Amino acid sequence: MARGSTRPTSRDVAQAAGVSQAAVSLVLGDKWRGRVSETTAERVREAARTLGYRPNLAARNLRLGRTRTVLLVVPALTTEFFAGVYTGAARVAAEHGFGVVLYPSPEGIGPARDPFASAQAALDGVIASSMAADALTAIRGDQLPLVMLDSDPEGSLGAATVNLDIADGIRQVAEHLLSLGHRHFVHLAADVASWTFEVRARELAARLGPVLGTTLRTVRAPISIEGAVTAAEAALTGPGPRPTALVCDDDQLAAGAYKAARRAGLHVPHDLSVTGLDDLALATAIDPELTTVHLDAELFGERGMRALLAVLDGRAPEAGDIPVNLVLRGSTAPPPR
Amino acid sequence: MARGSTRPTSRDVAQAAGVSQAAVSLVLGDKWRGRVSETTAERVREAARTLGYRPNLAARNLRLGRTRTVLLVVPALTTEFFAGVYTGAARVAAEHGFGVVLYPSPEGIGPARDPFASAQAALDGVIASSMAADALTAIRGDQLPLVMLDSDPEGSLGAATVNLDIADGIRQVAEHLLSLGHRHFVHLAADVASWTFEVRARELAARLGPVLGTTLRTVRAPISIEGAVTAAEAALTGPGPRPTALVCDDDQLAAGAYKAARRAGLHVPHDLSVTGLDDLALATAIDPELTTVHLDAELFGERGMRALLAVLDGRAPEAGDIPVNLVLRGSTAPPPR
DNA sequence: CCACTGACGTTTTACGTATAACTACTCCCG
DNA sequence: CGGGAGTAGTTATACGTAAAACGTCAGTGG
Repeated sequence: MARGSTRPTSRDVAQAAGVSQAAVSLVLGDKWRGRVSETTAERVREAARTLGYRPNLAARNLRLGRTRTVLLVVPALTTEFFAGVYTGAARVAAEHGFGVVLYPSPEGIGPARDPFASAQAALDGVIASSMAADALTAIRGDQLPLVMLDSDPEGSLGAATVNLDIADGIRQVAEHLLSLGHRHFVHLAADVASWTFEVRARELAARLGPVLGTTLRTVRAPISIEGAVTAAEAALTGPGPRPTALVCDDDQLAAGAYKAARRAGLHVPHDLSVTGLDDLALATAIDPELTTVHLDAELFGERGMRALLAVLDGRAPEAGDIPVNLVLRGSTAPPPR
Repeated sequence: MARGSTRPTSRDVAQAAGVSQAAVSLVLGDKWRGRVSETTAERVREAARTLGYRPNLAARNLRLGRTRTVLLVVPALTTEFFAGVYTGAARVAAEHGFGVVLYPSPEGIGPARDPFASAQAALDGVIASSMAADALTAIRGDQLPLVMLDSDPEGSLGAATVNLDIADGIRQVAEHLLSLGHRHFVHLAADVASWTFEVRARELAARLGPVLGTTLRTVRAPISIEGAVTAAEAALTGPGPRPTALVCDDDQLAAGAYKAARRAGLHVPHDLSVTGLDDLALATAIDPELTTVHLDAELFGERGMRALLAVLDGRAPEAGDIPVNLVLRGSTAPPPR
């Protein structure tokens, strides 16, 4: 807050109003009922207004020992998805007088860097996406109240978790494709070490395994359009029976699969069904529109923030996964015969 | 920073190391050459390590009167573009020991809210996208050093500005389309009151106007796929000669234009050429790949941060717009004859 | 008439850090 | 052997706020 000609302090306001600094603090902090007269209070407010007084947050934070600021750690800003998470978290936070600061695990800055060097605001707590695993050790070292988003319930050492019911989403995808008659699947898997992506693979295998005559192959791809294209090309030309359905770990991978299919001369959905997961704007921008699992990112953020507020209050956070639902669009059809 | 059992302070470290608090501050602040012996310094560092000491940032900020934290205000998080801006700014900031905090003008929270309530970190300065106009009045009221991204050089009352050379990008688009033989244009304009979007309209008119026989119509659309679709449909069925080229203010609008064209039974690029602006991942996800103006978002963020650092140092920020370049892909072709 | 209460404030203190100002001790040179 | 120059620290203070503890005065009931 350093300015050349320093900003007015509560003491300046006090002097202007002809009262003590304590009185200013009481009035502006709304703690003056029965302690300061209405006329004096109004004089203080008036002085604060004309001086353009704004409290020094560093001093307030130091005094109160709390900041009403929370850090939201996300894997990157590149996805709409985490934009939604932020929006939901910030809305709930605002309702409770809290602010939210973002720490995107940055490429090019290096995860080894102290996350709090990049978000120097003092913090009351942390909400962390499990996908931003790099930063987690540093966070744990800080002993701050922590809520994990989409993290292994057992692995996070007592931290509260909020999860999307991804497994149920994959179940819906599998049942949809099976009911269309598909038997030969490829799972285009995100090449990321994260519990939430393991869930996808496990659930898919669990659903397809018991159905006689099905085959399932997994191909890994980095989460980007280009990476998905080459991985999907490999998937379509691999060994065994030609797959008729491609289950993608997210919508970006699905967009890459479209391109690979075009290059291979395959028509989506008549030659190849494709499904995504996220339901980003991208899903309806591509042709045909993508059948995908809709995730309510804002609700995810809201629930995360509520859970953190609960932890800060010593209450138990709300239990139960967030439901998701499959949105049927134009990228799935019965397999070619 | 409030924890139940309070965190260790520099005084705790001092006690553990058997020195005074001042010595701890000197050692950990790297100001001890010739003031503290190497052995004592090491003892202090060791004590800090075992206690898990981390300085209280609120106290440090209060003491120093500065925070080494900067606020980046962006219109929303939904675009890759501002993710790039953030990445660039954060990289430069980290090189100078600064942190960056984001304030996304949120939907659903309301722009009337004090931006600093949502980013309660104390700040040394602000970098603001001109697209986040709502927040600007509040920012100006705070008298913080300010750098504007893509703002009217005259309109921003003395604040430093960093601009992309959007006008030159539009010039490249116009010349490309004119050289292909197009004469009937529609400008799919973002329905946003912002100087940078006015530049697009002005430059396009300036380039196409002098060429005999050209027509140019402007259609406004909100920046979203759905909004763009209806606007583009209106554009294709409007009065006058049927347009053969659609110049879009950004890539998302272009994606919407693709959908409108498909619905109208028009083939891109043979029946209709489409151009975008941004060069997001979306540009290569859609079919055909989009001819668009590439903006170097990271460089934009870097230059913004450097400009702010310059202002903070009392130096003049680097002058000159950031160059942009047209990327030719598959969405433009000569007009049908 | 005196203790008590309520109204309206003020004085003082603490939060944790960084650093200016000071002290004490040793060494060394003239 | 006196003093100037390091060396190795310590003591004291300020940053701006919130709030606990402390006054002061007028009115009131017993």
